[in-house]
Amino acid sequence: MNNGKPKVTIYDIARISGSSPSTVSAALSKNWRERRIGDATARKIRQIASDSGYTANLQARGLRRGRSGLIGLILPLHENRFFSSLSQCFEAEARQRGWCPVIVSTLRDRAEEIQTVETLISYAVDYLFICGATDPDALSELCQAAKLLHLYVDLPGKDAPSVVSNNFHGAQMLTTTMLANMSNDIDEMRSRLYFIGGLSTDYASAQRMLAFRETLKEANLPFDESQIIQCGYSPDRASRSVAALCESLGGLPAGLFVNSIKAFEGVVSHFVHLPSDAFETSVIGCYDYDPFAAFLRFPVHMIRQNSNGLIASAFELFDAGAQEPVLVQVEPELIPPRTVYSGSFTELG
Amino acid sequence: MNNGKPKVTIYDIARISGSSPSTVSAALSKNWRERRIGDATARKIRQIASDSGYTANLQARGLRRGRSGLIGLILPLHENRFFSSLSQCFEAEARQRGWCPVIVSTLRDRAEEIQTVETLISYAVDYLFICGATDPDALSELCQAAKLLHLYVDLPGKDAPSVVSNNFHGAQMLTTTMLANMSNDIDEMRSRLYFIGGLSTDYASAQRMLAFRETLKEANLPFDESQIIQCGYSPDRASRSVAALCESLGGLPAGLFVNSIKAFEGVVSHFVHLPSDAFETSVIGCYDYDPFAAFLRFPVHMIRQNSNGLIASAFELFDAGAQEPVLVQVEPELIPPRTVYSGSFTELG
DNA sequence: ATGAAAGCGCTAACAA
DNA sequence: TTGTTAGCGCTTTCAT
Repeated sequence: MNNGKPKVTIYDIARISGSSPSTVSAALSKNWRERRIGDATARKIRQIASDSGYTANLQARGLRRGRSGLIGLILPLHENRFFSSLSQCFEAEARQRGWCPVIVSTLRDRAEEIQTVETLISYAVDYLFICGATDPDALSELCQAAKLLHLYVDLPGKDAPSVVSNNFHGAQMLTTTMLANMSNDIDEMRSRLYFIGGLSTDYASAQRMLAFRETLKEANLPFDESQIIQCGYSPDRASRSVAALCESLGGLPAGLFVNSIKAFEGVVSHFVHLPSDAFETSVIGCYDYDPFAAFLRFPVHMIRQNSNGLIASAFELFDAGAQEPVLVQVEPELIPPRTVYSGSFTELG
Repeated sequence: MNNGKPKVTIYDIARISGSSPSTVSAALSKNWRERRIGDATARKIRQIASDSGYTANLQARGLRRGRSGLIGLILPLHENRFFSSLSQCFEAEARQRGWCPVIVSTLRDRAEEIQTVETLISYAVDYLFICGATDPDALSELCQAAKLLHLYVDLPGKDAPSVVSNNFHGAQMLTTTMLANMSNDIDEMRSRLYFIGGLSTDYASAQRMLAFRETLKEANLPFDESQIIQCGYSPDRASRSVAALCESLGGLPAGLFVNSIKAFEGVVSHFVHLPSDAFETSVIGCYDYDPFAAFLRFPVHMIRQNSNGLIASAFELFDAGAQEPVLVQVEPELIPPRTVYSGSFTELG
């Protein structure tokens, strides 16, 4: 098992087996049939390789072949239910295809994104999945210069294939459900549905706001732009914004559509101060899923983004070698209050 | 900016600058002072490099130097608040030191772990952080054979430095707090504190069970092994177990110490069926933190593991070049009910 | 202060 | 069916 000594190479195996390095390389590689290596030789080489604990030096192989076997995924953040779920799916799909997944987060920082792409290019990654970049087009440019094939997930880019959640339809579903469950027995001031969280500069949020507006309009309900409160993604800002809203309305509105899980965290931390019956005339929705959010004091209608589906679709494009900028939409799912949704790996805790 | 053509190499720069490849290499490297490159030459080479968009081929460098610049982290799972938080800290610390972080999950599968380590070795990673492996010693053996320095996080290994949460003390704190808040005004049957979730074959869980037992003993409280319900980590099993417990006791026990967030998910999904006043005589604790769990219908005492601290300590060992099997303990934190804990990256949602 | 040359381990023409 | 050879892009002696 050669302990301690330098790693065994194909030269060692060549010497031991009495054949040449190229024969060893061929015998160990996948296309050894076309290289017409003798059956006996191949077997012998394989035996020695496994006996000696040989593993290929992937840097050398990569250098020689001009490709690395690495496939990259760029994320805004690991510490997030949705993104980490993407990671999990990405890994599984990549491994299944014999690639080595490399997942990196860039903290929604443009400079970090660019530097990360450059690093990955330097390591000769063969393909790149880009998720939620702040400047997709700059990244596409870098990739194109390096002839690095890539695609976008969650946030579309205009120079490469993209797979995104159908945010419009998701928000439409959530808004519709909320309207259907909204109480009419509430005073004028508080009778409307509000949208809180996010920024319209963000593609996904903008889509959702659009759907929110249109759904209200189609239901012939009054709408004013002040019903959309763009307070970003921090729990803190959301908490303060919802407090201010309640203050000005004299209580909770008939409906509150919260645009992200982090904003919802803030909203909920404000709700602590409210009496239980405050929720009886309000319907709460959240565009994101969290198992504990399903079991709060009040019912919450949630949307769960289909991370599995996003990654699966992305890999279909990958497999097909797509390069043209198509836009694939994946449907999210409406999760009724008090529902347990089990992810693919829940049992592994 | 050379678009489309093959990547620019030091040979190109050498040709353009009228110097030799080795001079270019030296001028571009960090130790160019000791190589006594002329100031003017160095400047010129640097200029050309940046003009031409040169970036080093890290596979070639790695092959030549026998190291890759990669630093690995092996996790059981991405899809988990604690682990993804470790990822986030790991990345930050690695980058800050100029390493390229590679994070891989192995789904608590022994074979997957081994294969992953082998792959990383093949890519010549220079250092490996191993978190929650099912068979640490097998991995150490592989690493040692490949002369790959490594350390353990969260779960100790006996052949390398380890940084773990102080599970004993955490469980002690949680148990003590729960006892202090437990009602005496409850019938005999339901008067005890129960521990639910996990398996004693798991290091962390075993430590917590130990602390649970000892704390009860020190408080001179009656204890029976049936108060520890080892139902593993799945929400489903936990849900059924807690249902059975309530059934047999005729209601909720005076205290319920839930051993993990996933088990808690199951427990909470059973609690939905209980009336609100069922919790008035029960104190609930969870060894893990979740922001929404802090705002359920009933108060929850939680322990938050210090992922930042774990990674920071691990990097201290890394920086110090530690190889001996020491055991560093990092203190977790007790989070009182209804408390918002903000992580390092919450605002990035 | 700089250049020539070897070699990291592998693969792929091409030759035999 | 197998071996010889060149070269991927870089770093590192060792000369000069």
